[in-house]
Formats: sequence, structure tokens, C-alpha cells
Amino acid sequence: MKDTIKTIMLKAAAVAYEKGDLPSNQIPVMEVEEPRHASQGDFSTNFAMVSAGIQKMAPRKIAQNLVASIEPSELVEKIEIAGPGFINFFLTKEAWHPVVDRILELNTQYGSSDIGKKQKIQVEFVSANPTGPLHVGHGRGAAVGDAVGNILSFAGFDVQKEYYINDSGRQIRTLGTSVWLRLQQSLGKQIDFPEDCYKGDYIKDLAERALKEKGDGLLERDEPLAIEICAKFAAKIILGTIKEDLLQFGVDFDQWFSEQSLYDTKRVQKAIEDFKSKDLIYEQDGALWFRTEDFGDEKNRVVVRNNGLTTYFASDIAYHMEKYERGFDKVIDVWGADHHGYIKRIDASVVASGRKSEQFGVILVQLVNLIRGGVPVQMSTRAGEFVTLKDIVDEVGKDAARFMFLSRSYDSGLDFDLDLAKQKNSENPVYYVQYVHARITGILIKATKESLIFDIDFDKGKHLDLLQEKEEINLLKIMNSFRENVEKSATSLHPHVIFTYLMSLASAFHGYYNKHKVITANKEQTLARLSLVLSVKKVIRNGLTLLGVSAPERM
RNA sequence: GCGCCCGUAGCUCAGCUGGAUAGAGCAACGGACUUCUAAUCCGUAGGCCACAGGUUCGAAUCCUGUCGGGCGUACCA
Repeated sequence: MKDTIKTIMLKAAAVAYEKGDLPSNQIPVMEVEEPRHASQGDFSTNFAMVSAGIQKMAPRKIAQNLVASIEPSELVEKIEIAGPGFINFFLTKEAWHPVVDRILELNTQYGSSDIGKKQKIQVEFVSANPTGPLHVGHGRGAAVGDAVGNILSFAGFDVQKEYYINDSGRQIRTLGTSVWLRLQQSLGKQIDFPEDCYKGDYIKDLAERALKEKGDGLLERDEPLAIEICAKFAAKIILGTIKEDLLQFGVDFDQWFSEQSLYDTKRVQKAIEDFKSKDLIYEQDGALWFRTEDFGDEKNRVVVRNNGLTTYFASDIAYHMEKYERGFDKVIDVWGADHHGYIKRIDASVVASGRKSEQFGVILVQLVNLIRGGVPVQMSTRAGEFVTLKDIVDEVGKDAARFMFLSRSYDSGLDFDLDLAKQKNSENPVYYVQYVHARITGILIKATKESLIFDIDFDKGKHLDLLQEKEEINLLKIMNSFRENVEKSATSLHPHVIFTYLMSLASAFHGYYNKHKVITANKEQTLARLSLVLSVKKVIRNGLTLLGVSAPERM
């Protein structure tokens, strides 16, 4: 629709130039937008204002000359010049009717876009260490990463969702030690449990399982080996639990990538040697340092410590090099906001290995505050007291949890109100939107029963010219802007744009529903309105799907 | 100290790649079900967009500074 307006303007500019009404035929970059107020039309363009410089003419004068050269169209009811030089278009109601046909025809693809041009893009998210269950913060990251992936894919990108498993290094050894010591304790040995070990009860469960499944063979080993066995055993089980929890949360990855594999294939070593040969890595105080300062970091960073052990940064460098070698045009990492200090470092490594900075992006997800009974739920990861993602999903359900996580921009901290997420009324956004889908399904079922309209899943609108009510046109306008919102969400990497969109569409529908009956004695009007609500149902479903939330037929 | 995010209605937040009169939900108040699901709707009220400068024809939006809140600043992960 906006493109139509642009085309009209371009034609008008050409005509006006030929008539001599405009001194220049240069075309500026114009905006076509939907004004806030109905009195300013359906669409508005700043064409005249941004032309002022080129034409050396007052914006309002340019606007007048342009409007005089606009070809009459049956889509346009009237055109007004307003304010400093805006050209406002008021469209006829008929101009909006074809939206229904487009929705019914494109169905699940309505709203999709090709702005991604099939670019290969990877979204890596969650990537929690397999040393304990996922907590609420991971949940927000999971919801965001998954939704961003869906939205990019819908916008025409070739998306891969990946989980990076930190199955190597110190945390895994600590996990092994924790399990091993709990196991010893369970056998009656008096051991002081170290501060830096994992204290959650799940460690004790893992110790029992290890004892049962690995049995005496484990106890006969030397301690270091026993710890390693415990570590591998525990990590494998925890990772399995993580996969289950994510699946229950509706998140499925295309690939699970092991950090250990980077060592097994010598990729970490190769990366270090490669950078060394380019003098990007140097030795000092017995350690190897990467010159991240040369790429804008505050200080250089260690990749190999003076005890010979690599840091996580070393494997992260190798990992990101490997990602681009797999052919991704762009790589996006979703991290918790507490990792923001890491961005420069990784960015430096990406640029150092010959990629452009624009090919790497980080989505920083701010922290989640759980609220119950109006007060924050206290959590401490160290003490093993935290609310897990599974707890949340079990308590409020997958749909409510995901919708809540995606309701706000991830740039802001999120208060997750557990009581609110469980409410089954309009205060709970997920019900507000899902209810639209269920309500429409109810109407469609009634229509098949009472009006004997059996083949209700039209692929084309019926008697659309009978859609004349203000609320009907409003719905058409909102639905028309779905693709635009998908594109905005994709380019900004902000899934809450879809949330906001769905809320406004739902609000418009509920308003319409309360004012007008869909099924009336007038058969043609009924068919027209059924076409309309059927298309609303599809748009709601498409939007919810992007966010990973189900669209129920009944509630 | 330095870096990142945030500061918009009493509360929770949209709007931020500059546009005309700043929006929604909750809370408050007043209304609407013999009706396709009231898990809904309609109305009233509520604002120096933290503050101060700057850029611009035009700033909640961009720049600088100040104040306030969160997070980070390891040869940790």
C-alpha cells in the first residue's frame, strides 16, 4: 500500500517537472507513514518537505504543484496538504478490501518477506553450561533467540539455530568434583564441601545415580580419573535435562555444537597459531595474549595462561572462526547482559580473522526479576536456590511464559509476575490474544452449524464491498501492516515488535466483536464478515507462531 | 574511574533509522451479557517524555554533559 503511494508520488513529480511546475527532476528519499491521527489521512508523505532543498521552493508550494499533478485514482478519496507541507492521502474503503484476499490466499505465508534475500544467518542462544538446570534468565534468552530466529526466517533469511555446549574446561571439572564429593559424603565420609563447588540438591541426585550406574568400578579409580568420569557422566545427564526442558518450552535447535570438539579437531590450536603467525598473539609473563586493543578493546586478553591452560576466550575465537567457515553471512549471539564486557573481545577476534564487524551481532538480554505476591523472588545461583525454567513452565505454562518473556524489549529489565502469568483474563496478554483466535473459531463453528456455510475455509474473500464499518476498515489497516511489522522486527532484531502488533490487532478485534455481529440475517454480509474474521484468525495465528506461542481453537 | 543498558501517566511499559495534537495495559471512577465465549468491550480521569545545553524548518527520538537505577570491568567461566 505504501509502495502504491510512492508510485503515485513519483509519477506526479515527473508530470509536474514536465509541466514546469518543478524546477528539478531529482527525487529525494521520501517517507510514507501512517499518521497518528485519522484527521491526517491514512498515509502521509514528507516528499514536499524533503524536496525543499533540491527544488529551492517552499514545501507547501511544492506540495501544491505535486498534488495538482496526481492522477485521479479510485483508491484515493481525497488528498490534503497540511502542516509544514505533509501530503495526506485519504483512501476509499474499497482500497482496503483486497487485504482479505491476500491473507486468505497466502495463508501461513501472509506477512512473510524476502528482505533477507536468503542470506545465511546463525542465531546462537541459551548455550548454558551443562553444570545445572536452566533458570529463568536462560528462559528469556531462549524465548528471544527462538523468536528472533523464527522472525528472521519469515523475513527471508536462511536461519540456523544453534546451542553451544561448554563441555570442556574448569566448570565441567568443578561439576565432576562436586558430584564426586557428594558421592563420598553419601558413603559416610566426612568431607568439607568446598565453597566453589555446585551446591544444588541436583548434585546429590547425580551422585546417587553415578554410584548406582558406575558402581564399584568408579570407586576403585584414582581420584582424578574418578572425578573426570563423574564430570562426563553428570554433564551428559544435565545436558539431556536441558534439552528436555527446552523442548517443553517449545525450543528446538538445528545444531548442538560441542566446545570439546574444537579441541578434538585441533581448531583451537590452529586458531592460536594462525593469530600468532600474524603477530596478533604475543607472549608475555609466560602467557599468550591476543592484541584485542588493536581492535578497540580496553586491554589485551589472555588466551593461554602461564600454566599452559587455554582460557574460554581461546575456544570462543576458534568457535567464531568456525562459524564463518560454515558459510554464515552473519552470526548473532544471544547473551545475558552480564556478559556485555565480552562483546569487544569477540568482535575483535571476528575482525582479526578477516570478517567485517557488521557480520557479527550480539543481542544482550537484560535480567529477569521474578515477582510473586508483589515482591521479588530471591534467588542465589551459588547457594543453589533458584527458580528453574522448568518450574516456571510447569507453573504458568509454555505459552504464558514465552509471551511474557517477549512482551518487553530485551533492552530493559523484565519483571515477570508469576501471579499475572497465571491469570486467565485480559490482564494476562497471552489470553487476550489467544482468545481472539478461539473466539473466531467459535464464530466459524457456529456459522457452519446455523447458516449452513460448510466450506468455511475460504481462499478468497466474499462480498468484501459490504465491509463498510469503521471497525472493519480499522482491522483491514492493521492486518495490512503485518508484513511491515515483521520486517521491522527482523531488521531491528526485536521480537517484542510482534508482541505489540498482536496486542493492537487483538484489541481492534475485541472492539469489533463487541459492537457488531458477524452472523446476521443478511447472508451476503455474513459471508463478508466471515471472510474478515477468518483473515484476522490467520494473522493472529501467524504472529503467535513467530513467537512460539500456540493459537488455540478453544479456551 | 571506565564501559554497556535503562530513566515516558500513580505502577508496568510501547513509541526512539527525527515529523503534525506523546500511546496502551494495570490501578481509580462510571457504564455494557435473555446475544457468535464478559478470558470481552465502551467512557472519564491521569504527562516540564529525569535535568541542562546543542544540531534541525521540526527532537521523547540524534549529539554532549549532569543526576538517578541496573550490570560489567581477572592469566574466572
